[in-house]
Formats: sequence, structure tokens, C-alpha cells
Amino acid sequence: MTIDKQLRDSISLGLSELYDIQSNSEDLTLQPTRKEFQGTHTFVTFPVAKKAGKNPQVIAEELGNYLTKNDPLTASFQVVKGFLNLSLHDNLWLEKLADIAGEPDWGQTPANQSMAVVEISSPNTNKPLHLGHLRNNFLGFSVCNILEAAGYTVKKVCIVNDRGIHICKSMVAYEKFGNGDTPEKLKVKGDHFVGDYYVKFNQEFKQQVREIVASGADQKEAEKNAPILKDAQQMLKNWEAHDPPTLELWQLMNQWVYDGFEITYKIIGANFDQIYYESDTYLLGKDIVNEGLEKGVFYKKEDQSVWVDLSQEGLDEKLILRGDGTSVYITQDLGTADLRYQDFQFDRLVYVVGNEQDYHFNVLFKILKKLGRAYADGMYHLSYGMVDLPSGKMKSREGTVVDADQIIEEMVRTAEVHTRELGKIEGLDQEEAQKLYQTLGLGALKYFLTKVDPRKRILFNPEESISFQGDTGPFIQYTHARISAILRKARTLALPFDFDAAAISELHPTERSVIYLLNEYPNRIAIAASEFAPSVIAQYVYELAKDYNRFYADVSIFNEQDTNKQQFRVVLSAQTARIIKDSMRLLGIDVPERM
RNA sequence: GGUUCCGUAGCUCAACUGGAUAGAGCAACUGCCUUCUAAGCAGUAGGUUCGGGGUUCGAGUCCCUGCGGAAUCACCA
Repeated sequence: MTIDKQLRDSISLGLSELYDIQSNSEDLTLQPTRKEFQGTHTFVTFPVAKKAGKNPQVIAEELGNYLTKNDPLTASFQVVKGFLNLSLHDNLWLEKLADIAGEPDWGQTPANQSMAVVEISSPNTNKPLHLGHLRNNFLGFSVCNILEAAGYTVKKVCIVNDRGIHICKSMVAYEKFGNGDTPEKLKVKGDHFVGDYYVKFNQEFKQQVREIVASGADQKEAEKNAPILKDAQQMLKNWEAHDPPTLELWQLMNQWVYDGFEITYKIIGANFDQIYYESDTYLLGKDIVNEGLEKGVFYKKEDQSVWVDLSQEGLDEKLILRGDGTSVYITQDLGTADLRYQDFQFDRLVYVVGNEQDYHFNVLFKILKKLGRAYADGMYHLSYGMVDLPSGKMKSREGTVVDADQIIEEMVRTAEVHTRELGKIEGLDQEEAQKLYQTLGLGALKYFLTKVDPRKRILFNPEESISFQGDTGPFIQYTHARISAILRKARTLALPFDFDAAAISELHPTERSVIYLLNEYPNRIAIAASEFAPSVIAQYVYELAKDYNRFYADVSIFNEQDTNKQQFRVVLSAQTARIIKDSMRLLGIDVPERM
């Protein structure tokens, strides 16, 4: 039983015996005591004051007395207004630490038979990844790790947007300006190579529009009639008609992009259990249209287009199928939802997709519900905010994006500069040093993008590089490296990683707060999982690192005369390192042994 | 215009889902390396939580309203 649970039970019993108030121990408000007061757990007595017919402060006093007498955990208490601050016996914390040390899977919930499918990344194949994609990936993979830690079986899936007008634009531009160049020839990463033609397309398009406008047409007309756009639209038709040369070019260019993506994915540690291609799935969902019509959920207009009326649900009418029988985005998404369920029989299906599609997913989920899909209740749109620049939104077409490969490279280089400045590369060979820079650079970037509440937009200023101090990935990594040094020393001194809890009478406050946080770990994972929020873990591990550093500054380990205490502090350090490492793993971040 | 989300220190973010005197980091200033890694620790300064009402023992958090920002409302994806 957890400490919290035991305390709640005792409080519940106390309320019953003192005031004859029956309460469910789950419902009692027990919160962490603020740092400026003594104690670890605080019970707020205001809510029971009315029932007890006494003022909150009196209740706190009486309940405090009751607990010190009757509850085996409570050592002492302090009352501030209606707040009852409880201090537990230090021995309890010492035993807790020993428990944690003896529990190799601390934080991990045993598999609970639930299956979660998470859709991550979903790139377009006409341009390289940018910072926004990185947020998507980091968030998505972290959520997978967190769900796994919370007991889910997790399947990571990716749907590659490999067909459509966007890739046709790159293809047309390549035909026109490519001169038979290849990524190999130009020594350019494949995804960048193809992306360059997407940019070229838009330049040419703009040029043509200008010319048409100059010859007297209005802007809208010109944009519609630009020859290069017509070419792209024709190419899409050719593609849909399975025109062999078009398919060949399409495959060639997509492959270049995949080769490029693979390099980036490898660096950031992305991997998938299943990859869906839109070219395979874009026709799905048409059978669902018929099903909807039969069930009377959808209806047909005179021009044969199919619609759903969601005005009852507070939305509007929404097109499901065009009059000419071709699908729209949502048709396909209905189909892939069914396909996913066929493939995995998931309990939860999480879409990691930006908040610009909030409305779309709202519609999708409501339709599936109307169609009577039982799995619809388990669907969740993990909607995250955009990564914006000081100048506003990133736009691929206009080249105002922060490129993923470039920012990663910059972060790694910054890590190298910092490390060299601090003179911390002694004893590392070239390869180890390089690996360290990568660990630190990526750690800084991943932490930067996962520590913020997913819903909020992130402002990224390229002028100021991501920091390595304070609330950052490297700070936490540094704490781990520091502890590693202590553990190395403990090993050379042949200190046993074990201690006698009963022989220690009092804890230093910093020791107590570190153990308190170690004990909190499973709790935080549960919260992070239920909210699909890696930021919960990021905050936790920062807090843990911060508290440990406080302990490190205040308390000496190897100057301690009492060897049992020395051993206790080594164990405390070892467990902290372990939980830091594991928390960071949940965020997808590696931690070094030295830095 | 309708809908949804957001607005907290100069900047970037927290606040355990309604609890105490709203906390961290960056930037600024002051201390601390002959000691286990100073990418650290301690301290100073910094706030009308966008404005105005309401709900209650208690509101940054819930409700209403105004202001500001973002997204979306396509036979686009």
C-alpha cells in the first residue's frame, strides 16, 4: 500500500471517530506540503468544517493529535489555519528508499492487456522535415514510452502522405528544371533535393502569375490558370490513371525522400511498428459511405454528393464524398480508422496531429460515433500547438522554416563548443566525444520541445540558441553524470550499495525531499499517461535533478564518518541516477556517464 | 461573422485540476571551487495572473462579459 493511501485511510478513520463523518478515503484532499512549511503531506480541513460543525483550525489540531497517537506513519504535525501539515517518521522514508532500490521496475506498471495505437509523424513526401515535425515526433514517441510504462501495449504507426498535388508539384518542377540531376550527383540529402524542387515550383508559379497579371488578368484568375499549376494537376490525373512514366518518376522521387528521412529518423531515434502509405489507403472509406447512407446517418444531395449533418452535435453539415464519387480527406480517415481497428483491435487510438486539425478530428470522432463504432470512445486527438518563429508561422513554400537536420546539427555543434569551453573532454577519445555532443545536443532539443504543455504553441527564436543551463536537458544530463562520478568512486572504494535503515535516526531535509520525489515517480507516470503529456515527466525529472543538486551541495558523502550513512547516501544517489535515466528515457533522451 | 484554444515577472514556462504569502529558468546584481564534476549551489530584485462582474469559507483555475492573439469553419490535405 502506498503512503498516501495509508494516510488517507487513517484520516478517514479519524474523521469518523472524532466527528462521526463518513468519508471515502479516495475523496479526501491530500496534497504535497509547500516547501516553506514543515512536513510532506497536507490535509486541507476546510471541506469537512461544515459537517463537523467546528472551525477548520480546531479540526486540524484535533485531527493532528489523533494521527500522532493512532497513525503509525505520522511523527508530528503543524497547523497553519485550516491546513494540517504532517511529518512522517524518517524511518519510513528510509525504508521506502530500500523498497525502491529493491524494485527493479519502479515506475513501470505491469502490462494490463490494453492496447494503444499511436499515430505519429505522418510526413509529406515533397519536402524535408522541419522543427514542427520534430515536436510531433518527440511528443509522439514520448507518449508511447509513457503509455508503455503505464501498462499499455503500444503500437507506433505512421501514415506517409506520399500522393497528391504536393508531390506532383515537386515532380513537375523536377521534369522542367532537373536536368537529370540526382541527390547522389549533387551530394544533397534526398528529402532536401526533392524539397528544393517544391520551392522551385512555387517560384515559377509566382513568376507565371505575375506575367499573367501583367497581361491584364486579375490575380485569382491568374493563380488558377498558371501553366505550371495546370501541369501539376494533369500529373495528378496521370498518376490516378496509373500512367507508367508518371508512376516511375513518382517512385523515384519518393524513394529519394525516404532515403533522406531515414537518416533523420535514425538520428532522432524514430521507429515504427507499421507504416501506412496514403497511396494504398486513399480509396478506403467508400464502403463506409454506403453503410452511412443505409443507416440514414448520411444523405445524398441532387448532385450525388454525400453529406453528414452534425448540427445536432453543434457543428455544421460536412461533405463526405464529392458529387463525382471521389473521396475527400475525411472519407479516407473513416476508412483508415476501421483498418487500424482491424489490424490492432486497440483500446485507445491516439492521433498526434497539430491543433490546426482540431475541427477535423472533432468531426471524424462524431461521425464514427454516429455510425456506431464502439471503438470511437477510445479515440483521442493529441493536439499540439505550432512551433512559431518571432516572425510568425513557418511556411515551407516561402522557405521560412527551421529545418530539422540543420537545427539538430547546430545543437550538436553548440554542445561541442560548450563542452570544449568547459574543458570537459579529457579522457574521451574522438568517437566518445562525438557521441557525447550528439547526446547533449539532441537532449537539449528534445527537452526544449517536450517540456511545454502540448497544447501550447512554442516560440522558437533562432537568434538565441537553446540554452544548456537551468531548466534544460543538459542540466539534467549533467546531474546524472555527476552522480555517475560518485558511483564510480563508491565502487573503487568497494562500498556496498546497501544500508541499515534502522541505524539512521534523522534525515537531512534535502535527503527527505529526494526520497519523496523518488516515491512520487509512479504517480507522475500515471498522470502523464492519462493526460498524454510528456511535459509532466519533464517537470518531474527537472524537480528531481534540482533537489538532488541541493542535496549534493549541502551534504557530503565521502567525508561522512558514519559508514552506514555513507552507504545510505550512495544508495540515494544510485536510485536518483536510475530514475533520472528512466524519466529521460520516457522523453526519448539519453543521459551520459560523464560530461 | 460562428466555433475552439490561448493570455501568468522584461523573456520562456510552472502552479498536483478550487486551497496557504502565485513558483522555476533565462537576462541583471551579490556570494560560494585546496572538498564527490561550478553545465552547479545560495541569495537580491522582479506580479493589478489582460480588464470588469459573479459563484463560495477560498478563484490564475469555474460562470458571464469586454479586449487582445492563434487556429478553423473548402467538392484542399
